[in-house]
Amino acid sequence: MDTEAKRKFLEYLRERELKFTPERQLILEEVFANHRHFEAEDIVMGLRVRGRRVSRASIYRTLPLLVESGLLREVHSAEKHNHYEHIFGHNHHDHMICTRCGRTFEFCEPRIEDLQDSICRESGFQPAQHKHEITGVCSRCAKDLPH
Amino acid sequence: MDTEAKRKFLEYLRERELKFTPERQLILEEVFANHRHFEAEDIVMGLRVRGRRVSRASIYRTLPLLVESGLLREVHSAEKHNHYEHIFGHNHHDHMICTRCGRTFEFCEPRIEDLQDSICRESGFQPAQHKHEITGVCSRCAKDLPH
DNA sequence: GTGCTTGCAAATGTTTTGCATCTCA
DNA sequence: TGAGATGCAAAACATTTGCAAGCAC
Repeated sequence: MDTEAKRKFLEYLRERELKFTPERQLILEEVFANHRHFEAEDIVMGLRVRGRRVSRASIYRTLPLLVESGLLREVHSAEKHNHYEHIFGHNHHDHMICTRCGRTFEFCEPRIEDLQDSICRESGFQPAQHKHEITGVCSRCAKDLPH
Repeated sequence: MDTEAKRKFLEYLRERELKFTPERQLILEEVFANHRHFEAEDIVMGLRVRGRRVSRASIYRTLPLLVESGLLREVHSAEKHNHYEHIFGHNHHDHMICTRCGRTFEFCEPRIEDLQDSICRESGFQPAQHKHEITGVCSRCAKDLPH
């Protein structure tokens, strides 16, 4: 588990006078246990595999705290339910989502990030996170065209 | 109602051998009746105000068609349910969302769009739509800091 | 006339909430 | 010891679906 993540979470909790419970520890571990996108249910199942159990309610109550503390971000809004990815351990990137096969591709373009920053600066907006998703057809699916 | 929108929708339906029903006409009108973001429920209520009624099921079945035909796009994924905005009548733009007051601000940066296009071109991804949202604190709310 | 659409009501699936109990700080 | 956290079960909520009847083409 990412120690920096834990430190950051503890600090966040302390600031708000919230508590660091065993359940929150487990959720934190699980969230950082791999580097893929996940949803609430994945945490439930991941813990179950490890022989641990935290109620869904607690998971649903904790994930927003992890977002607020800057450890998670929400991604994949095309889906009807929330998806997350953690922020440590891989570089910032954004997503291209293929509407045919559903696969997600990452991209990273510092010049876009720079432009974003200047837009925010100009308007006095203080950015915390961003989500940039391009939907379309990936190269593999495009080759099967038509259909 | 935007006549170009209707033309485009008719063409989309014809291509797929789908039908243009009175219900779809009503939904189309309602979608273009104003220029704000909306969700499925807003269509139900908007129609009700005009003394019209289309079942929720039909609305939920029609909105994806309008997205597919390029008349709507999904926005505001921070919410748990889908939000849309129509594409005619105002220029393309993206959004900054204030996490304190909840207000949405539009921004428009052609250079970002250009970079997006080149990223897609390089990877052979054919973009259809995109969503670019920056969350943070707007200038007004920032002035109230700390709290 | 055929196949797509509709409305309804029931089902689904995710997320939230009230409450009694428990526990971290 | 007290504010906050937990688990449970029920509720809330948006969205989807099966089906019989209706309608566009």
